[in-house]
Amino acid sequence: MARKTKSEAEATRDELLCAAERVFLERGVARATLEQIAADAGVTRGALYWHFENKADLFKAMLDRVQMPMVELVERLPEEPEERPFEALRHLCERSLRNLTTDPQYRRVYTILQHRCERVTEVEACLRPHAENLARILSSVEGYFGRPANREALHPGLTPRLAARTVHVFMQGLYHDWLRDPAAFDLAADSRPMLDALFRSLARR
Amino acid sequence: MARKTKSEAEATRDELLCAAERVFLERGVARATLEQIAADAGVTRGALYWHFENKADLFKAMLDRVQMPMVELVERLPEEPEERPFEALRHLCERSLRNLTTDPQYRRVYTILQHRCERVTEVEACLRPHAENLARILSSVEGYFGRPANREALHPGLTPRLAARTVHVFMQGLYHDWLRDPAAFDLAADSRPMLDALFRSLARR
DNA sequence: CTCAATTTACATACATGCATGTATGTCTGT
DNA sequence: ACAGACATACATGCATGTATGTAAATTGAG
Repeated sequence: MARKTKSEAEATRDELLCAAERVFLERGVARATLEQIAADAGVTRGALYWHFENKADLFKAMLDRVQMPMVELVERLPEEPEERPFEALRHLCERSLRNLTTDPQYRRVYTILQHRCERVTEVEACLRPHAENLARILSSVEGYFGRPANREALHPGLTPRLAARTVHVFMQGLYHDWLRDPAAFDLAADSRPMLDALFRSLARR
Repeated sequence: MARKTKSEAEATRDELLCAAERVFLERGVARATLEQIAADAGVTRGALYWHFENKADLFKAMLDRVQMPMVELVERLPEEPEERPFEALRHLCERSLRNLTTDPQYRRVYTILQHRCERVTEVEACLRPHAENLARILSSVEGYFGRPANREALHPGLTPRLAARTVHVFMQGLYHDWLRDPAAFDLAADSRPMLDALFRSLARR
């Protein structure tokens, strides 16, 4: 086959990454074959090995394409006083969930992360930046709950740490459940009353 | 090697199942080798193929050893009126979490289910009874919230279906987060205020 | 601007290892 | 004597990694 121009090469690289999303989603990361991914992208393994070192490198590149969510949003949780307690954080949660239902690529990748890969040493290495983001998000949300105004609004039984953990547990469970079976419930419609409940439980009455 | 008596054979079968738990946990289900599992159990693949058809059969047998939790507990949620709303359900949640921290086998298997296997067609077949239990639990809890007394106690914004889903989402997130990194927080100590928050959010004030 | 020289972007072919499945051997309780 | 409970040996396929081929795109000198 003839040599491609630079932009065409970049296009096949993108095709390979899209194919990786599809094949990983369908077969799981471990059972997915580089041959299958290449075929799905309409090329051979030669092309794949030209653009990526191996499966782990491809997996990593696939993750790098989606912006790990919230992370930059969380870090600039607005400092202004809020009309209703925890309003800004709640907006972030809603935005994150809407992003999940709206952006099919984000949804594919997150389904792979939640249900199509094994958290084992090698994969864990690829997820390292992801895990660090999560830690930063948690401590950032903890700091948010620790601000005097929010700390005041917190239910007496809760510390900022526990509140942050509760929010994350809830969001994690929601992601997990819905991505496992998107037909089980209507995320767009049901998330509002569930988030109502969540934040109601954090504030002192 | 010499032939074993019946009880000794049953013992090696058990050893193989324990080895499967350990190796699946360490290497992930897909990357785990029948050779590794057999070696970990102190036998050869011959013994493994004597007791099990293949890896899927072994995986299934491993799952069958742990009682899928709650399932029978949930189905006989006591009918008597409760002193505090949702007290019985809350007890079930606490019991389930305590079981998770107490029983190391249960913890291993659930870690494997949450973080060491890919939800792909073949594995999904093994998880079918597990998925059915989950559906039954969900509808059972929904029925619980639908009882007149509980329905009365529910927060106006919630339906029994939403309340049941909220509880499951929370428990799922808690399992997932803690099993991913048991050092991240103290489940035994922190689960109480978090469950407080959860059930506080479900009841009308 | 032109044309060879070189590099790019793959395809093809090959070597290797490894996990599986099965067939066969073997010793021993019953 | 027979069947149970394995160990051992063998055949097979498959996924990976690498080496090689190749045609076009790009580059640089004149």
